[in-house]
Amino acid sequence: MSDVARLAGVSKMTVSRVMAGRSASEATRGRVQRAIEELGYVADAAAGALSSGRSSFVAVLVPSLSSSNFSDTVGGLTAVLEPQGLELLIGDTDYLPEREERLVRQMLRHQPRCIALTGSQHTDATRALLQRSGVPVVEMWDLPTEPIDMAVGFSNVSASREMVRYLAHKGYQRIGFLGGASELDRRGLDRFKGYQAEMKALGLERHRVVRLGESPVTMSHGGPAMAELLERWPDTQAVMCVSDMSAFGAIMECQRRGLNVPRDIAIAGFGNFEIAACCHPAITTVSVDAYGIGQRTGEAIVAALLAEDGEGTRHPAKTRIQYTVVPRESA
Amino acid sequence: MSDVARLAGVSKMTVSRVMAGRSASEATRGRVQRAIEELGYVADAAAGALSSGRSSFVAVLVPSLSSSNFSDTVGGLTAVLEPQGLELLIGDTDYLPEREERLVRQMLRHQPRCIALTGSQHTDATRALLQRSGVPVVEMWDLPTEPIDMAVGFSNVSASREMVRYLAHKGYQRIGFLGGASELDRRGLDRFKGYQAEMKALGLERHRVVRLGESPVTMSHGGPAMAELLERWPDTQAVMCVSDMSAFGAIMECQRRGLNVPRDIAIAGFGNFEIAACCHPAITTVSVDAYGIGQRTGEAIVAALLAEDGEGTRHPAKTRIQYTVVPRESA
DNA sequence: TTGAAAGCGGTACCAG
DNA sequence: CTGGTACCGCTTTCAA
Repeated sequence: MSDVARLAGVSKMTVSRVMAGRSASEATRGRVQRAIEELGYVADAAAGALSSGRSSFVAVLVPSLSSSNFSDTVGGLTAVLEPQGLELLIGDTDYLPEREERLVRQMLRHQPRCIALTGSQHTDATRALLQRSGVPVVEMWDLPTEPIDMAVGFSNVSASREMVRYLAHKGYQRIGFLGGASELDRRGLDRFKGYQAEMKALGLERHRVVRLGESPVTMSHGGPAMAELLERWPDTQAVMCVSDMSAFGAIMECQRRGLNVPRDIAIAGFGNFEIAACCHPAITTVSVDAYGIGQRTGEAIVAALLAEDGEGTRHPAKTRIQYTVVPRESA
Repeated sequence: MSDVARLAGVSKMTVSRVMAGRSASEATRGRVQRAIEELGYVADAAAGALSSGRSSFVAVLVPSLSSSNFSDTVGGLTAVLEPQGLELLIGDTDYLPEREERLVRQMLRHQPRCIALTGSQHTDATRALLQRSGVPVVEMWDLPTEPIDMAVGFSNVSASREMVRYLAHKGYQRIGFLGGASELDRRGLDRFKGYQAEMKALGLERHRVVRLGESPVTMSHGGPAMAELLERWPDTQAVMCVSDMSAFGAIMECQRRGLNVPRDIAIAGFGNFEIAACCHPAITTVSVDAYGIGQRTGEAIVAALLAEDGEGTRHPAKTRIQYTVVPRESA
């Protein structure tokens, strides 16, 4: 920066002001810009953050980047935060709370303006860390009874119950469930709990359950799980899956066995992933706006940041995201 | 840090040393650790980077985070770089060179130790920026004739040609191609070029081509494209797709029309995504180790970083990644 | 509108 | 093994 200042014949401060787009005469501005170009000067963000006491980072922690669910949410966040000059520091927890804790600690070192987490399951240390940091926190994809700070999501239990009701209305009674495997995937577990709760409420049997392998649930899990379910309870009329991925795997397994979906057996998914609409038969699913969760989270973050400067007001602690059952061909 | 030092009854320097895991007596170390715990002290990364002149960032730019291809590559990078204490600064270019340029400039502000880009197509300004920065650069997913610095990838042209040869050997002659749409997706374009080159070499017609919409190519593109191809050239025997995603969409379209794949028409994909193995019929494809590209890139980065300190030696400028045609059911 | 000085929170370097 | 000092590159603050 000193070099730029010297070349432009001004002080460092003037260069700093020009770069920040603050008051400066046209002439000076021009000379400074030219000097910057000429030297290929790129300001050091670390120095700026240190000096001003505020970084331009927003930390985002997702369980898995390779799940389109979460990468869509990251996309929504990017769309809202980038125009504000904020940069995302993205971390992948791999569904492990300990890893989340490590990552939170690591991100906190960069003094992020805000930190967005996925879900409501965190270690005590993580909570303590966040509390102490004083940084705004948003929990995404869930609506905890007591958010750390803010939350943007929906009740996976309720959404799952709604799908069960849909299936029951369609006349299916012997309904099975595929998924809810890992204790680490709270959202998957909640969908399982929703299945159980609604089946009980409807007075239907709720033992036709095959739990899956590790999260993230992928399509590869669906096939074997479906095979097991068909073997153990051949009279099953419909199967609800913890995600569209496993639903797809299940449908493919049925096709391999010559079963017609939905005539021989109905299958429903969750999430409304692209594959649900494309695949044949198209998958009946619960639509959740993953990108929208990112956007709304971004908006809540921007509002919280502005509120820090006394401009505008924070969003409410909980932002509820809509979901809908989307009837398609598979159930 | 001063607070920690005061509480532990030592100097700031000693605290700094303890945190860096350098020489310190057991007693001192203990007291410092306790003070850190008690105060919930989290060191400021920006200050550390500024002072030491080196950050712990590695910048990574991918065209799209929601493509499993690239998120797998990011996973491979993470696996190798995280244990080295390096952190990823991830950016999504959306296949736009101008966006890549903006992101490169932005990442450079954080003084990354290294920067990994996808592909070999960059604006002149990007190249200049990188050159001047003096930061090691790795281009992934391609093997440019003249890499900016290092490259880890393979020839999409050659891989594509190999798939055409496979199809021809299987006896197919009237082979079509789906994809290679966007000028921005160099890799897709290269696969298209490979198709043309090999069809020509084999003396086969190469006009049965339907170009797709925007990148990233998704499964939704495959259906309509397949429909168009079937309409225009009903005598087509096999179709090669620019990616497994479009191949899947194409297969679903065939099923909707009551066509049997591969009996009525054969379909091949590219990339060996999870869906290719799961779907029915399973998709014949070109397998590329996306995660491995990330790993190898990570290793090249670590080697380059060590070489900077005079420890060990850099990897060669080009690292070739293997690919193989995987025969499955669809072709 | 511009400039000078101080200092953000760490680490390098050298001395003890 | 430990401490003091300078300084990294920028922004804040205050004065001109």
